Amino acid sequence: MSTIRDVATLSGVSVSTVSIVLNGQAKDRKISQETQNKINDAIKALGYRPNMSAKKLRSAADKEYTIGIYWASDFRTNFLSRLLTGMQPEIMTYPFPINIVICPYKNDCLYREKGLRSSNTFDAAIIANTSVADMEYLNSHPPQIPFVLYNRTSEQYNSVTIDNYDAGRKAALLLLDKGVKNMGAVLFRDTYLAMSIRSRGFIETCTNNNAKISPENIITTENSILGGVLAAEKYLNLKARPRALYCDSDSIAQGILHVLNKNQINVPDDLFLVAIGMGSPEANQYSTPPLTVVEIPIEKISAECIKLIVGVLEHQIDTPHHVYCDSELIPRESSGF
Amino acid sequence: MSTIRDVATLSGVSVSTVSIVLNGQAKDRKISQETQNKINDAIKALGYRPNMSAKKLRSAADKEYTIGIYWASDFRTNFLSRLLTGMQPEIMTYPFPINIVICPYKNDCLYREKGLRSSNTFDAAIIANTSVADMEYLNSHPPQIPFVLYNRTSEQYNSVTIDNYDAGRKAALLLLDKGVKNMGAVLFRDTYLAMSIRSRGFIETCTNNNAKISPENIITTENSILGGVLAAEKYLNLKARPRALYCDSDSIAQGILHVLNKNQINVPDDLFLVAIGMGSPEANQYSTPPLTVVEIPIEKISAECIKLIVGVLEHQIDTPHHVYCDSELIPRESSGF
DNA sequence: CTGTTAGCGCCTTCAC
DNA sequence: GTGAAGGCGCTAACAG
Repeated sequence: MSTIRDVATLSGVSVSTVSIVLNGQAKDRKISQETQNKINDAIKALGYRPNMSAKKLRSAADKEYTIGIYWASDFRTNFLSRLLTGMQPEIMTYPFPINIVICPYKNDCLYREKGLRSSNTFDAAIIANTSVADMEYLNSHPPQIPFVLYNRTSEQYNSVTIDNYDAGRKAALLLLDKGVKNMGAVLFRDTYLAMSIRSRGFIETCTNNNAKISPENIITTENSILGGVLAAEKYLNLKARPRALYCDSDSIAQGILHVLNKNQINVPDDLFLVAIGMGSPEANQYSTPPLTVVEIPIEKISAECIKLIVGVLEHQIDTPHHVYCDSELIPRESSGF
Repeated sequence: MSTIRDVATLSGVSVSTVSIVLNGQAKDRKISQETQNKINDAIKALGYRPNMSAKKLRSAADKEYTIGIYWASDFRTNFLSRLLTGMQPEIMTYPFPINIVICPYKNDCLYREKGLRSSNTFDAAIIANTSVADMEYLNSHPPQIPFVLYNRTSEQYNSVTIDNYDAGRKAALLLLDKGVKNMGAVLFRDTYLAMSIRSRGFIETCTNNNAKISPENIITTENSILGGVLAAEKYLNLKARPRALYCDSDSIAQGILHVLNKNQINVPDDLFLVAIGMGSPEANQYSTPPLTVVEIPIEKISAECIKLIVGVLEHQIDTPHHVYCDSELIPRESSGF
């Protein structure tokens, strides 16, 4: 990278003159047009770009934090909007700027992210959607910067989570209350820790309460609407269809609804549907029929992540903290509400 | 903000010793535990945080760009995920890091954004969802950094757009082809430039082709599913319901579908529905019934924005450039396909 | 009108 | 084990 000095040399003027032109003060300081042209030519010739770090340093920048959000992009839900929406109000409560940099990473490939291995990139990080492999990586290679885990539990690191087991249980209890004895479940094919705990919460609660989930009624699929569509087709082919279906995500449930509607299978009369809510609450509220969900408070978790990580940066927190948020059961028509 | 020097002074050691401890080299350099404790105490006492700019500067950081994405958050669609998803592959094609910082702003309040007024924050910006007021602001107060407008047209600034008039026209032509003579439209209450052009494309194409849109069949509402729900209720109350409805967004259309399904009004038999697609393509594909959309290529536009702005930063582009992307009509069941 | 100079906060030799 | 010095790229006095 060329510097302002290179530009000055090439155009035959001093650095300060270049700086003046660069900052649009040419008029004020009455720099001749000719000089300006020379400078601009040199800038183009060299492909010069001002160094942001130098500018910031020089300008004795007020305090600011830059936080990287590590977000596994092939995690097929667009909950990112919710995540950012949740952070925003919290960020606004601080008197200094907090920059949020989105760092999409491939699942299982968190180890490729240089930003976590260097202290020159971000002040801190929030890491979302870690897979088992990613967690193992974090445990064996502690990042160089403070960070918070988003909805993952860890003894040694800061984390903000919901009680995932309880979320699954809530779904189960609702169906048990309805007297359902014969359950099915549509689970994520790729298991992340938090989610497998969720499924476990559902399944164990069912079996502990004398409701049956036979193995052929457990369908695995991708976390997407299409995944739900494919799962629904499997459901239709079951010899004995269960009375109720638990879905690991609302996307999956939406896909299932589509297929059932097309096949004139009535929800909730023929089938109860309950899902974990992590996508658009509005979409769940206004689907056909409206979908019963155990809602994960994405926005709340995000806000708590910001709060926690700022606490760490400000030295108010030094040992690992663990914050818990509550999931909320929202009964709607799909479960006969 | 305190500096490393303050820490050194308070703990009674030299700056370099502090630096060593700070960078985890205490063991290697055999710094006594006592010294380390003193330093750590001082760090906490002062609330010291290393200055990222100084670190970057010192480390002669490789080239990197930081681009601010100005995104009007009360624009109620979660197309932000699509935007970022679209940028990612393009970003990966460059040999240097491109940091994307999300800057949510309130509609009409772009003028509050300091990042655009200073050259110390971002190397460049991508500005999305500008309102008329925001555009006026940009015209009267040119930002201090290079930027690209996302789906807004401007003579003097870089922009990436679709032909919005054409998008509206495509929707109209589809319905005209079906022989519809009696149209309705559900438009955004708050008009953004691009969208009013879109609506105009629809309306003018209809009237030019002898299809009637009487004023009472034009409903305005919020850009959200709820907005669609409310609009649908107005639709149901119309004396003479039009045969087809054009919606400014797919969110609105989804809300309408919900109400129609509940009221046993059959789409497409009783009503054709066509919308501008900017939300989740999957949700539109698998709604009940699947929704016909004129799809805005969000991902493509985003990628082109990155390409364009990097071109500017690299001095390959100096005069304002305007890139056009094509919208695509995707016929589905809601229009009788 | 333009050039010289002195740091901004940090890290890395190199001495002691 | 620790300290002193230099410089990363840039800007804002202050001189001319």
